[in-house]
Amino acid sequence: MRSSYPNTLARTVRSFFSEYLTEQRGVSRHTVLSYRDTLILLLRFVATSQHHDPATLDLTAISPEAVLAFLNYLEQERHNKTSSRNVRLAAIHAFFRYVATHAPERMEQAQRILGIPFKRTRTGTIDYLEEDEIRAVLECIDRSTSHGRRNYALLSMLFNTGARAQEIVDLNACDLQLDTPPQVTLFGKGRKRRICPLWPQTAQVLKQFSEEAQLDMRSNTPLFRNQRGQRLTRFGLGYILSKCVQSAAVKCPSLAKKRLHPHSARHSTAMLLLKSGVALVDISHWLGHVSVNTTNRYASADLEMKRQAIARAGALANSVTPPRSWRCDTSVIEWLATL
DNA sequence: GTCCTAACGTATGCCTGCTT
DNA sequence: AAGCAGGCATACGTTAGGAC
Repeated sequence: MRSSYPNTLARTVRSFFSEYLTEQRGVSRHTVLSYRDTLILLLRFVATSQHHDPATLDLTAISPEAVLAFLNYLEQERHNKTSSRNVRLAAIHAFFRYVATHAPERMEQAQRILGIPFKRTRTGTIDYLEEDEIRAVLECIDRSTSHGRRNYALLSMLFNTGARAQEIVDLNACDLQLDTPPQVTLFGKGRKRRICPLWPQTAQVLKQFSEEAQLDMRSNTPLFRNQRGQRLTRFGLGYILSKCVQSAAVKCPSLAKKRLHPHSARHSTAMLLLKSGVALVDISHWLGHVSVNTTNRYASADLEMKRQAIARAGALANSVTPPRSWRCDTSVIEWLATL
């Protein structure tokens, strides 16, 4: 009497997401979305490769061999990097740890999947802006419009704090303290809170900006809004930065060669502080790193940059879009997509 | 033109447990 | 005890398509 009615897989997937991850583990939404994407990809792959009706797919179909084939498919056919493969595997492990405790009859299967190892990865280079390049980006912003003044305040904040994109757009008016000492409270990765000092010049810019925007500095109204009056998103921030860099490149040609995104600002601030002789421990606090070891990576970045520049000479990047012919839908997959 | 959502891909950085 | 690396959670980047 071990009927898997009504479909052990569907039931397990649902309880994994709606009860276990959110209620019991309390993981972040990013994690839920990442796991969801992985499960959707995995289930579609298994259903297609086994010529099975996705709707009646059972847990037994997700064998260790099927998981290995999936990982292989990611690398070979979708041309995923090792880090992506490992992210997918981490999600599959998390799911089968849950399976092991909630469906003991599947213990052996789960254990074998949990035994599939991660692949080694290599860490790349750290790209950043020089001080004069930062200045060029800021100075090219047309501050005669309120739109431009918002962008100026936004990017000044970004380069001053070296904050993550999400931290910047999450900022509320009340997180800002513009009296001496000027500082800003940031809520970072892993739901941690830290206070970051503001340069007097940045504080002045923000003061003008908040007065013009008529912000109530005690309220938790968004500090930076888009043109529709909603809170800016990280995509919006990326868009604004790339626009500004693009126009700054006219006067500062070295910018044209760099691929810049909001996280580059983080690296730039770290390097600026480092070159100004600020101690690593203090930069750690500034950036919101728990461990100085993390920050220490920047210390070797300068040297590494030069080394990589030489190595890059003949490198060719080719991106191939993989076929998506195996797409198909099932009720579990549909449900996952609603998360 | 300005930005958002969705989907997919990839990098970052904390924690834990092992090694030295 | 300290240092380190692996495992994992959680962030960021890119692109297509679309709303305003």
